Amino acid sequence: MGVKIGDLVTAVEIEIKDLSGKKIAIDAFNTMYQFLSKIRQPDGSPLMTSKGEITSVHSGILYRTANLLEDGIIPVYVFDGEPPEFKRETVEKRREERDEAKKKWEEALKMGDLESAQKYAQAALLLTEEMIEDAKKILKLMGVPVVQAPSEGEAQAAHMARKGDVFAAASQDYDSLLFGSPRLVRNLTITGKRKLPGKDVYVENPPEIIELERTLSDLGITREQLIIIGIIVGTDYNPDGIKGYGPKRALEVAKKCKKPEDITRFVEWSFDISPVDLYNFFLNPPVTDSYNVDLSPPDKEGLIRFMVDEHEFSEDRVRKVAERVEESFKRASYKGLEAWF
DNA sequence: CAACCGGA
DNA sequence: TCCGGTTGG
Repeated sequence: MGVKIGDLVTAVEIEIKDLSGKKIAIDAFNTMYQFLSKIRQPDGSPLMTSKGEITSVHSGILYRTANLLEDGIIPVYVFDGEPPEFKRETVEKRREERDEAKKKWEEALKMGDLESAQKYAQAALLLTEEMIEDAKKILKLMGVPVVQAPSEGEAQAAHMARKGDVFAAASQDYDSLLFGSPRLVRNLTITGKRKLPGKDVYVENPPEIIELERTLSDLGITREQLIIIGIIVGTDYNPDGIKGYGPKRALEVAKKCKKPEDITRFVEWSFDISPVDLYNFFLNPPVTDSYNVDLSPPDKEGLIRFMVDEHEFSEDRVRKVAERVEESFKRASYKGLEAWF
């Protein structure tokens, strides 16, 4: 879900080609959830093997990654580690919401209401440990760097972008900006299309980039004040935010705050975690410097065997993808990324 | 979401 | 080659 500051940031539309030759730290969990919720049949059921193992995440990771590589982008997938203790309540609440959605999905299916079924199905599934491990395995077989964050993936991605080891962080959420990433890419997809919820209408949804400095100067605030805005409107750690405060009022409050201790002078804070602790977490989260952001040679046959033998993918399709991945790797290592074209 | 297929 | 509908697992 992430921090609710979308209305305040300055997003600039880009083309996927604009990212060619660049390394991008991708929020793996965020991306996998998109796949899990969006790669569905018309009745809302995900892709599955004959044994009922869900393979929507596998499909998304495989094709999306191959396409990025073909466009000269080096994706660096950053996986979440241990969530901070104060996120536990949110994590539990989300599991309950998913259980609820699952029931409603089944009811809608019984009633033959496909529209509702699709809606509830999207919210009904949880990433499993097996999906996460399989995604890592697919990426490694593709020769794509996998980074294990000690805590939040968005924090780790921001750290890598700040150091200049990657050009930007990519996620649908805005948290990486609070964690200090100089750039955030959203809608890092090939088709650039998105279905409007509840309607049979598709809208263009092109990739966009949000620059932290640009956003801060447009708002006339510091990163510290952006964090204050975030924790007032709501984050994963205090999901509802302060009652009655949207982006506009939060901005006004933040402008009056010199330090996090000032927050409680303006708003009533009722969450378990203190605003100062939350602020300090965003300002200085747990991260690691032990990671690699370079491509390795892909294991073409290994990839084919894993997808075909263990997950019932079509050999023709996977072989085609694997060849594209191999071609991309050769091109990247021969020319270097600067001279992609 | 992205690949594939068939008709324009 | 582009497009809309369908399939993938």
